Amino acid sequence: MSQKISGVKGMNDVLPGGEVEAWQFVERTARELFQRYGYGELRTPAVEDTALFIRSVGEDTDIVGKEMYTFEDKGGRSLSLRPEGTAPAVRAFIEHAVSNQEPVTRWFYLGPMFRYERMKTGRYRQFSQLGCEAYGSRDPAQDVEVLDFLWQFLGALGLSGVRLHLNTLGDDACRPAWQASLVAHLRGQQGTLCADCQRRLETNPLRVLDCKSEQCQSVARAAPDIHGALCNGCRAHFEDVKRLLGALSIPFEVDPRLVRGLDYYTRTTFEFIASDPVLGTASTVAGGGRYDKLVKSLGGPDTPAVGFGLGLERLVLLLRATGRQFTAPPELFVAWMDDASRTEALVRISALRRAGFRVEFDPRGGSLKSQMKRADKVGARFALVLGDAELKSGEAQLKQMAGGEPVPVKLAGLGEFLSAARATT
RNA sequence: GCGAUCAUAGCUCAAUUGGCAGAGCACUGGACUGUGACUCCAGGGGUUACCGGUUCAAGCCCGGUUGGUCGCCCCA
Repeated sequence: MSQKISGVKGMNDVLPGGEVEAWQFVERTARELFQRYGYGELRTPAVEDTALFIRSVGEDTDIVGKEMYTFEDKGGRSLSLRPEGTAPAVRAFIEHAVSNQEPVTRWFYLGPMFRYERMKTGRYRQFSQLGCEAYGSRDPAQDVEVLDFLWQFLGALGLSGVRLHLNTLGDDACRPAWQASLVAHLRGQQGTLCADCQRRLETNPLRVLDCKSEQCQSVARAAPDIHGALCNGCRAHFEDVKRLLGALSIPFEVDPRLVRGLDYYTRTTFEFIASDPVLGTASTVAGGGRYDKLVKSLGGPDTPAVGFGLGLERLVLLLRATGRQFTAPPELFVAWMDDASRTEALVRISALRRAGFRVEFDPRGGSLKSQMKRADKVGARFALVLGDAELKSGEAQLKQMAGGEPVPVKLAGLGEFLSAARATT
Protein backbone atom coordinates (compact mmCIF):
# COMPACT_ATOMS: atom_id res chain seq x y z
CA MET A 1 0.00 0.00 0.00
CA SER A 2 1.36 3.39 -0.92
CA GLN A 3 1.00 6.01 1.76
CA LYS A 4 0.92 9.71 1.13
CA ILE A 5 4.21 11.31 2.14
CA SER A 6 4.22 15.00 2.86
CA GLY A 7 6.93 17.52 3.57
CA VAL A 8 8.33 17.97 7.04
CA LYS A 9 6.50 20.39 9.32
CA GLY A 10 7.89 23.90 9.15
CA MET A 11 9.95 23.22 6.04
CA ASN A 12 8.62 24.53 2.78
CA ASP A 13 8.93 24.02 -0.95
CA VAL A 14 9.46 27.07 -3.13
CA LEU A 15 7.93 26.63 -6.57
CA PRO A 16 8.52 28.51 -9.80
CA GLY A 17 5.75 30.66 -11.17
CA GLY A 18 6.28 33.79 -9.09
CA GLU A 19 7.57 32.58 -5.77
CA VAL A 20 11.04 31.28 -6.54
CA GLU A 21 11.59 34.22 -8.89
CA ALA A 22 11.21 36.61 -5.95
CA TRP A 23 13.84 34.58 -4.09
CA GLN A 24 16.18 34.66 -7.05
CA PHE A 25 15.79 38.41 -7.32
CA VAL A 26 16.77 38.82 -3.67
CA GLU A 27 19.72 36.46 -4.01
CA ARG A 28 20.95 38.07 -7.23
CA THR A 29 20.71 41.51 -5.69
CA ALA A 30 22.58 40.39 -2.57
CA ARG A 31 25.42 38.70 -4.44
CA GLU A 32 25.90 41.60 -6.79
CA LEU A 33 25.91 44.13 -3.96
CA PHE A 34 28.25 42.10 -1.76
CA GLN A 35 30.66 41.95 -4.65
CA ARG A 36 30.65 45.74 -4.78
CA TYR A 37 31.41 45.87 -1.06
CA GLY A 38 34.30 43.43 -1.40
CA TYR A 39 32.70 40.54 0.49
CA GLY A 40 33.43 36.99 -0.68
CA GLU A 41 30.94 34.17 -0.37
CA LEU A 42 31.54 31.55 2.32
CA ARG A 43 29.82 28.17 2.15
CA THR A 44 29.88 25.95 5.23
CA PRO A 45 28.16 22.63 5.93
CA ALA A 46 24.63 22.55 7.33
CA VAL A 47 25.88 20.40 10.20
CA GLU A 48 28.43 21.27 12.88
CA ASP A 49 29.77 19.88 16.12
CA THR A 50 27.11 20.65 18.74
CA ALA A 51 29.73 22.14 21.06
CA LEU A 52 30.36 24.97 18.59
CA PHE A 53 26.91 26.43 19.16
CA ILE A 54 26.90 25.81 22.89
CA ARG A 55 30.13 27.76 23.23
CA SER A 56 29.26 30.61 20.88
CA VAL A 57 25.52 31.23 20.91
CA GLY A 58 25.27 30.40 24.60
CA GLU A 59 23.96 27.48 26.60
CA ASP A 60 21.19 29.48 28.27
CA THR A 61 19.74 30.91 25.08
CA ASP A 62 16.53 29.47 23.70
CA ILE A 63 18.29 28.71 20.44
CA VAL A 64 20.71 26.30 22.04
CA GLY A 65 18.64 25.30 25.03
CA LYS A 66 15.59 24.04 23.20
CA GLU A 67 15.57 24.81 19.50
CA MET A 68 18.49 22.90 18.00
CA TYR A 69 18.16 19.84 15.84
CA THR A 70 20.77 17.75 17.63
CA PHE A 71 21.55 14.12 16.89
CA GLU A 72 24.24 11.55 17.27
CA ASP A 73 25.90 10.17 14.15
CA LYS A 74 27.03 6.60 13.74
CA GLY A 75 30.42 7.45 15.16
CA GLY A 76 28.85 8.69 18.37
CA ARG A 77 29.53 12.38 17.71
CA SER A 78 26.95 14.94 18.81
CA LEU A 79 26.09 17.02 15.75
CA SER A 80 23.60 19.83 15.20
CA LEU A 81 21.95 21.43 12.22
CA ARG A 82 23.19 25.00 12.26
CA PRO A 83 20.69 27.38 13.93
CA GLU A 84 22.56 30.49 12.78
CA GLY A 85 25.46 31.46 10.56
CA THR A 86 28.00 33.33 12.62
CA ALA A 87 29.36 30.42 14.63
CA PRO A 88 30.13 28.24 11.57
CA ALA A 89 31.78 31.21 9.87
CA VAL A 90 33.99 31.88 12.86
CA ARG A 91 34.84 28.19 13.03
CA ALA A 92 35.95 28.26 9.39
CA PHE A 93 37.84 31.50 9.97
CA ILE A 94 39.85 29.88 12.75
CA GLU A 95 40.22 26.49 11.11
CA HIS A 96 41.75 27.89 7.93
CA ALA A 97 43.94 30.33 9.84
CA VAL A 98 42.63 33.08 7.62
CA SER A 99 43.93 35.87 9.83
CA ASN A 100 47.51 34.72 9.10
CA GLN A 101 46.95 35.44 5.43
CA GLU A 102 45.19 38.77 5.53
CA PRO A 103 44.55 41.42 8.17
CA VAL A 104 40.93 41.96 7.24
CA THR A 105 38.45 39.33 6.07
CA ARG A 106 34.98 40.04 4.81
CA TRP A 107 32.62 37.17 4.08
CA PHE A 108 28.96 36.70 3.35
CA TYR A 109 26.85 33.56 3.41
CA LEU A 110 23.42 32.57 2.22
CA GLY A 111 21.71 29.35 3.09
CA PRO A 112 19.33 27.33 5.24
CA MET A 113 19.32 27.41 9.03
CA PHE A 114 17.31 25.17 11.35
CA ARG A 115 15.49 25.79 14.58
CA TYR A 116 12.90 23.51 16.15
CA GLU A 117 10.19 26.05 16.98
CA ARG A 118 6.46 26.46 16.96
CA MET A 119 5.54 28.08 13.68
CA LYS A 120 3.90 31.42 13.15
CA THR A 121 3.98 34.17 10.55
CA GLY A 122 7.45 34.53 9.09
CA ARG A 123 8.97 31.81 11.23
CA TYR A 124 9.82 28.35 10.01
CA ARG A 125 11.90 25.41 11.16
CA GLN A 126 14.06 25.57 8.10
CA PHE A 127 14.63 29.15 7.10
CA SER A 128 17.13 30.93 4.92
CA GLN A 129 19.50 33.46 6.22
CA LEU A 130 21.69 35.95 4.44
CA GLY A 131 24.50 37.25 6.56
CA CYS A 132 27.94 38.75 6.61
CA GLU A 133 31.01 38.67 8.83
CA ALA A 134 33.71 41.33 8.82
CA TYR A 135 36.82 40.34 10.77
CA GLY A 136 39.87 42.30 11.79
CA SER A 137 38.76 45.86 12.48
CA ARG A 138 37.64 47.54 15.69
CA ASP A 139 36.96 50.77 13.85
CA PRO A 140 33.37 52.05 13.86
CA ALA A 141 33.79 52.46 10.10
CA GLN A 142 33.47 48.69 9.90
CA ASP A 143 30.21 48.68 11.89
CA VAL A 144 28.88 51.38 9.63
CA GLU A 145 29.93 49.62 6.44
CA VAL A 146 27.82 46.65 7.49
CA LEU A 147 24.85 48.91 8.26
CA ASP A 148 25.37 50.76 4.99
CA PHE A 149 25.25 47.47 3.12
CA LEU A 150 21.92 46.56 4.69
CA TRP A 151 20.53 50.00 4.01
CA GLN A 152 21.58 49.86 0.36
CA PHE A 153 20.35 46.30 0.02
CA LEU A 154 16.86 47.04 1.32
CA GLY A 155 16.78 50.08 -0.92
CA ALA A 156 17.81 48.06 -3.97
CA LEU A 157 14.92 45.70 -3.26
CA GLY A 158 12.55 48.63 -3.15
CA LEU A 159 11.57 48.06 0.47
CA SER A 160 10.71 51.15 2.39
CA GLY A 161 9.24 51.25 5.86
CA VAL A 162 12.11 49.35 7.44
CA ARG A 163 13.69 51.20 10.34
CA LEU A 164 17.12 50.79 11.85
CA HIS A 165 17.20 50.38 15.64
CA LEU A 166 20.62 50.85 17.19
CA ASN A 167 22.10 50.16 20.59
CA THR A 168 25.31 49.32 22.37
CA LEU A 169 25.86 46.70 25.02
CA GLY A 170 29.27 47.86 26.20
CA ASP A 171 32.17 45.48 26.59
CA ASP A 172 34.11 43.65 29.28
CA ALA A 173 35.25 46.94 30.76
CA CYS A 174 31.78 48.31 31.48
CA ARG A 175 29.10 45.73 30.90
CA PRO A 176 29.62 43.55 34.00
CA ALA A 177 29.21 46.48 36.39
CA TRP A 178 26.17 47.75 34.54
CA GLN A 179 24.65 44.28 34.39
CA ALA A 180 25.18 43.83 38.11
CA SER A 181 23.39 47.08 38.84
CA LEU A 182 20.64 46.10 36.43
CA VAL A 183 20.14 42.77 38.18
CA ALA A 184 20.13 44.53 41.55
CA HIS A 185 17.46 46.92 40.31
CA LEU A 186 15.35 44.10 38.89
CA ARG A 187 15.63 42.08 42.07
CA GLY A 188 14.32 45.05 43.98
CA GLN A 189 11.23 45.02 41.75
CA GLN A 190 11.09 41.25 41.39
CA GLY A 191 7.51 41.02 42.61
CA THR A 192 6.18 43.23 39.83
CA LEU A 193 7.89 41.33 36.99
CA CYS A 194 5.93 38.85 34.92
CA ALA A 195 6.52 35.15 35.44
CA ASP A 196 8.75 34.91 32.37
CA CYS A 197 10.93 37.74 33.54
CA GLN A 198 11.30 36.25 36.99
CA ARG A 199 12.91 33.34 35.18
CA ARG A 200 14.94 35.61 32.86
CA LEU A 201 16.37 37.33 35.89
CA GLU A 202 18.38 34.16 36.42
CA THR A 203 19.03 33.00 32.85
CA ASN A 204 19.35 36.13 30.74
CA PRO A 205 18.59 39.33 32.68
CA LEU A 206 19.15 41.63 29.70
CA ARG A 207 16.06 40.23 28.04
CA VAL A 208 13.85 41.73 30.73
CA LEU A 209 14.57 45.06 29.06
CA ASP A 210 12.60 44.27 25.94
CA CYS A 211 9.78 42.29 27.55
CA LYS A 212 6.48 43.45 26.13
CA SER A 213 4.42 43.23 29.27
CA GLU A 214 3.29 46.51 30.76
CA GLN A 215 4.64 46.11 34.28
CA CYS A 216 8.05 44.87 33.08
CA GLN A 217 8.29 47.85 30.74
CA SER A 218 7.82 50.27 33.61
CA VAL A 219 10.46 48.46 35.65
CA ALA A 220 12.76 48.49 32.62
CA ARG A 221 12.30 52.21 32.08
CA ALA A 222 13.48 52.91 35.60
CA ALA A 223 16.43 50.53 35.27
CA PRO A 224 20.00 51.80 35.03
CA ASP A 225 20.76 52.75 31.42
CA ILE A 226 23.77 51.20 29.70
CA HIS A 227 24.41 54.55 28.07
CA GLY A 228 25.09 56.05 31.45
CA ALA A 229 27.49 53.27 32.37
CA LEU A 230 29.63 53.00 29.23
CA CYS A 231 33.39 53.10 29.58
CA ASN A 232 35.22 55.73 27.57
CA GLY A 233 36.15 53.34 24.78
CA CYS A 234 32.59 52.10 24.28
CA ARG A 235 31.15 55.60 24.50
CA ALA A 236 33.54 56.91 21.87
CA HIS A 237 32.81 53.92 19.64
CA PHE A 238 29.07 54.39 19.84
CA GLU A 239 29.29 58.14 19.24
CA ASP A 240 31.45 57.51 16.20
CA VAL A 241 29.02 54.95 14.79
CA LYS A 242 26.19 57.46 15.10
CA ARG A 243 28.25 60.24 13.54
CA LEU A 244 29.28 58.07 10.58
CA LEU A 245 25.70 56.95 10.01
CA GLY A 246 24.77 60.61 9.90
CA ALA A 247 27.51 61.29 7.38
CA LEU A 248 26.04 58.56 5.16
CA SER A 249 22.51 59.94 5.67
CA ILE A 250 21.29 56.63 7.07
CA PRO A 251 18.40 57.26 9.48
CA PHE A 252 18.35 55.35 12.76
CA GLU A 253 16.89 55.49 16.21
CA VAL A 254 18.75 54.63 19.38
CA ASP A 255 16.86 52.00 21.31
CA PRO A 256 18.42 51.50 24.75
CA ARG A 257 16.26 48.44 25.36
CA LEU A 258 17.37 46.65 22.20
CA VAL A 259 18.94 43.41 23.41
CA ARG A 260 19.79 40.48 21.25
CA GLY A 261 19.17 36.86 22.09
CA LEU A 262 22.66 35.58 21.48
CA ASP A 263 25.35 35.81 24.12
CA TYR A 264 28.29 36.86 21.98
CA TYR A 265 27.50 40.49 21.24
CA THR A 266 29.66 43.35 22.47
CA ARG A 267 29.30 47.07 21.81
CA THR A 268 27.14 47.72 18.74
CA THR A 269 23.86 45.84 18.28
CA PHE A 270 21.13 46.62 15.78
CA GLU A 271 17.93 45.42 14.21
CA PHE A 272 16.10 46.38 11.04
CA ILE A 273 12.42 46.37 11.85
CA ALA A 274 9.57 46.37 9.36
CA SER A 275 6.12 47.69 10.13
CA ASP A 276 4.28 45.83 7.36
CA PRO A 277 1.35 43.81 8.76
CA VAL A 278 2.13 40.80 6.52
CA LEU A 279 4.86 39.92 8.99
CA GLY A 280 2.46 39.81 11.92
CA THR A 281 4.57 40.12 15.03
CA ALA A 282 7.72 38.87 13.29
CA SER A 283 8.83 42.38 12.53
CA THR A 284 12.60 41.93 12.76
CA VAL A 285 13.98 41.48 9.27
CA ALA A 286 17.66 41.63 10.10
CA GLY A 287 19.70 41.75 13.25
CA GLY A 288 23.32 41.81 14.19
CA GLY A 289 26.13 43.60 15.89
CA ARG A 290 29.72 43.44 16.97
CA TYR A 291 31.32 40.43 18.61
CA ASP A 292 34.89 41.27 19.45
CA LYS A 293 35.47 38.37 21.83
CA LEU A 294 33.90 35.51 19.93
CA VAL A 295 36.81 34.46 17.73
CA LYS A 296 39.15 34.28 20.69
CA SER A 297 36.65 32.49 22.87
CA LEU A 298 36.37 29.77 20.24
CA GLY A 299 40.11 29.25 20.30
CA GLY A 300 41.20 31.64 17.55
CA PRO A 301 43.37 34.73 17.58
CA ASP A 302 42.08 37.84 19.31
CA THR A 303 40.08 39.17 16.34
CA PRO A 304 37.26 41.71 16.43
CA ALA A 305 34.25 41.17 14.16
CA VAL A 306 30.92 42.66 13.10
CA GLY A 307 28.08 41.05 11.19
CA PHE A 308 24.39 40.63 10.60
CA GLY A 309 21.87 37.91 9.87
CA LEU A 310 18.85 38.54 7.71
CA GLY A 311 15.76 36.35 7.29
CA LEU A 312 15.04 35.76 3.63
CA GLU A 313 11.54 34.38 4.16
CA ARG A 314 10.50 37.60 5.86
CA LEU A 315 12.11 39.65 3.14
CA VAL A 316 10.33 37.67 0.44
CA LEU A 317 7.03 38.09 2.30
CA LEU A 318 7.54 41.85 2.26
CA LEU A 319 8.58 41.82 -1.37
CA ARG A 320 5.64 39.76 -2.55
CA ALA A 321 3.27 41.95 -0.56
CA THR A 322 4.28 44.85 -2.78
CA GLY A 323 2.66 43.00 -5.68
CA ARG A 324 5.72 43.28 -7.88
CA GLN A 325 6.26 40.54 -10.44
CA PHE A 326 9.64 38.88 -10.83
CA THR A 327 8.96 36.40 -13.58
CA ALA A 328 10.56 36.89 -16.97
CA PRO A 329 7.98 35.77 -19.55
CA PRO A 330 9.09 34.45 -22.94
CA GLU A 331 9.83 36.98 -25.63
CA LEU A 332 8.61 34.67 -28.35
CA PHE A 333 6.27 31.70 -28.56
CA VAL A 334 6.46 29.40 -31.56
CA ALA A 335 3.57 27.19 -32.69
CA TRP A 336 3.77 24.59 -35.46
CA MET A 337 1.29 22.92 -37.77
CA ASP A 338 2.72 19.52 -38.72
CA ASP A 339 5.80 17.31 -38.59
CA ALA A 340 7.79 19.22 -41.17
CA SER A 341 7.20 22.57 -39.47
CA ARG A 342 7.87 21.00 -36.08
CA THR A 343 11.45 20.27 -37.11
CA GLU A 344 11.89 23.78 -38.46
CA ALA A 345 10.35 25.21 -35.28
CA LEU A 346 12.71 23.32 -33.00
CA VAL A 347 15.72 24.38 -35.05
CA ARG A 348 14.66 28.03 -34.99
CA ILE A 349 13.82 27.92 -31.28
CA SER A 350 17.14 26.36 -30.39
CA ALA A 351 19.05 28.92 -32.44
CA LEU A 352 17.22 31.84 -30.83
CA ARG A 353 17.78 30.40 -27.37
CA ARG A 354 21.50 30.04 -28.09
CA ALA A 355 21.45 33.69 -29.11
CA GLY A 356 20.11 34.56 -25.66
CA PHE A 357 16.38 34.98 -26.22
CA ARG A 358 13.64 33.54 -24.05
CA VAL A 359 11.62 31.36 -26.41
CA GLU A 360 8.83 28.92 -25.56
CA PHE A 361 6.66 26.39 -27.31
CA ASP A 362 4.07 23.78 -26.38
CA PRO A 363 5.91 20.47 -26.23
CA ARG A 364 2.64 18.64 -26.73
CA GLY A 365 1.95 20.32 -30.06
CA GLY A 366 -1.79 20.00 -30.52
CA SER A 367 -4.26 22.24 -32.27
CA LEU A 368 -3.15 25.70 -33.23
CA LYS A 369 -5.80 27.12 -30.98
CA SER A 370 -4.47 25.25 -27.98
CA GLN A 371 -0.93 26.32 -28.78
CA MET A 372 -2.02 29.94 -28.99
CA LYS A 373 -3.80 29.58 -25.66
CA ARG A 374 -0.55 28.34 -24.27
CA ALA A 375 1.27 31.37 -25.70
CA ASP A 376 -1.23 33.60 -23.93
CA LYS A 377 -1.00 31.63 -20.71
CA VAL A 378 2.78 31.86 -20.42
CA GLY A 379 2.68 35.58 -21.11
CA ALA A 380 4.70 35.57 -24.33
CA ARG A 381 5.27 38.96 -25.88
CA PHE A 382 5.20 37.71 -29.48
CA ALA A 383 3.91 34.56 -31.13
CA LEU A 384 4.35 33.09 -34.57
CA VAL A 385 3.06 30.06 -36.43
CA LEU A 386 5.17 27.79 -38.60
CA GLY A 387 3.41 25.80 -41.33
CA ASP A 388 3.68 25.03 -45.04
CA ALA A 389 3.33 28.62 -46.12
CA GLU A 390 6.05 29.88 -43.80
CA LEU A 391 8.49 27.13 -44.74
CA LYS A 392 8.01 28.00 -48.41
CA SER A 393 8.21 31.76 -48.10
CA GLY A 394 10.73 31.92 -45.28
CA GLU A 395 8.52 34.56 -43.70
CA ALA A 396 5.96 34.51 -40.89
CA GLN A 397 3.33 36.78 -39.35
CA LEU A 398 4.64 37.83 -35.97
CA LYS A 399 1.75 38.46 -33.64
CA GLN A 400 1.99 40.84 -30.76
CA MET A 401 0.05 39.17 -27.96
CA ALA A 402 -0.88 42.40 -26.24
CA GLY A 403 -2.71 43.50 -29.40
CA GLY A 404 -1.93 45.34 -32.60
CA GLU A 405 -1.44 44.31 -36.19
CA PRO A 406 0.70 41.25 -36.95
CA VAL A 407 4.02 42.12 -38.56
CA PRO A 408 5.59 40.08 -41.38
CA VAL A 409 9.09 39.01 -40.40
CA LYS A 410 11.68 36.96 -42.26
CA LEU A 411 12.51 33.84 -40.24
CA ALA A 412 16.20 34.56 -40.73
CA GLY A 413 15.73 37.99 -39.20
CA LEU A 414 13.90 36.95 -36.02
CA GLY A 415 16.88 37.57 -33.77
CA GLU A 416 17.31 41.11 -35.03
CA PHE A 417 13.62 41.78 -34.60
CA LEU A 418 13.60 40.53 -31.02
CA SER A 419 16.70 42.57 -30.20
CA ALA A 420 14.99 45.68 -31.51
CA ALA A 421 11.86 44.79 -29.55
CA ARG A 422 13.83 44.54 -26.34
CA ALA A 423 14.92 48.11 -26.72
CA THR A 424 11.29 49.26 -26.79
CA THR A 425 10.15 47.34 -23.70
C1' G B 1 6.86 24.75 25.72
C1' C B 2 1.52 27.29 26.26
C1' G B 3 -3.19 29.00 23.94
C1' A B 4 -6.90 29.89 19.92
C1' U B 5 -8.72 28.37 15.33
C1' C B 6 -9.17 25.54 11.00
C1' A B 7 -8.77 20.95 7.49
C1' U B 8 -14.28 19.06 1.41
C1' A B 9 -11.46 18.68 -6.37
C1' G B 10 -4.90 21.49 -8.30
C1' C B 11 -6.84 26.73 -6.04
C1' U B 12 -11.01 29.65 -3.43
C1' C B 13 -15.19 27.84 -1.09
C1' A B 14 -20.69 25.70 -0.77
C1' A B 15 -23.60 21.38 1.02
C1' U B 16 -30.68 22.97 5.38
C1' U B 17 -32.66 19.04 11.83
C1' G B 18 -27.30 13.69 10.37
C1' G B 19 -30.30 11.69 4.35
C1' C B 20 -27.54 10.55 -3.41
C1' A B 21 -20.61 15.39 -2.37
C1' G B 22 -21.49 20.66 -5.46
C1' A B 23 -20.01 25.60 -7.77
C1' G B 24 -16.44 29.16 -9.56
C1' C B 25 -11.43 29.39 -11.19
C1' A B 26 -7.73 26.21 -13.44
C1' C B 27 -6.95 21.98 -16.95
C1' U B 28 -8.60 19.18 -21.69
C1' G B 29 -11.71 19.06 -26.07
C1' G B 30 -15.37 21.36 -29.19
C1' A B 31 -18.68 25.51 -31.33
C1' C B 32 -14.62 28.24 -35.20
C1' U B 33 -9.68 24.01 -41.78
C1' G B 34 -4.07 28.56 -40.04
C1' U B 35 -4.09 32.36 -34.73
C1' G B 36 -4.80 33.60 -27.65
C1' A B 37 -7.99 36.98 -24.48
C1' C B 38 -14.56 37.69 -24.52
C1' U B 39 -18.91 34.08 -25.07
C1' C B 40 -21.36 29.19 -25.16
C1' C B 41 -21.24 23.65 -24.72
C1' A B 42 -18.95 19.20 -22.99
C1' G B 43 -15.25 16.31 -20.30
C1' G B 44 -11.59 14.59 -16.78
C1' G B 45 -10.72 15.11 -11.99
C1' G B 46 -12.74 13.21 -4.44
C1' U B 47 -11.28 6.98 0.38
C1' U B 48 -14.59 14.95 2.50
C1' A B 49 -6.45 15.08 6.20
C1' C B 50 -5.75 10.25 9.06
C1' C B 51 -7.50 6.51 12.91
C1' G B 52 -11.43 4.99 15.90
C1' G B 53 -16.52 5.61 18.08
C1' U B 54 -22.15 6.76 18.08
C1' U B 55 -26.15 5.78 14.30
C1' C B 56 -30.51 2.30 9.86
C1' A B 57 -27.49 6.31 7.81
C1' A B 58 -21.65 10.75 9.31
C1' G B 59 -18.43 15.93 5.21
C1' C B 60 -21.72 17.17 9.52
C1' C B 61 -22.03 14.37 16.24
C1' C B 62 -17.91 12.34 19.92
C1' G B 63 -12.55 10.94 21.03
C1' G B 64 -7.59 10.76 19.31
C1' U B 65 -3.59 11.72 15.62
C1' U B 66 -1.29 14.65 11.87
C1' G B 67 -0.96 19.16 9.39
C1' G B 68 -2.15 24.58 8.26
C1' U B 69 -3.00 29.51 10.18
C1' C B 70 -2.73 33.13 14.20
C1' G B 71 -1.10 34.80 19.17
C1' C B 72 2.41 34.06 23.71
C1' C B 73 7.57 32.86 24.41
C1' C B 74 11.72 33.59 21.38
C1' C B 75 13.93 35.01 17.04
C1' A B 76 15.50 35.89 11.17
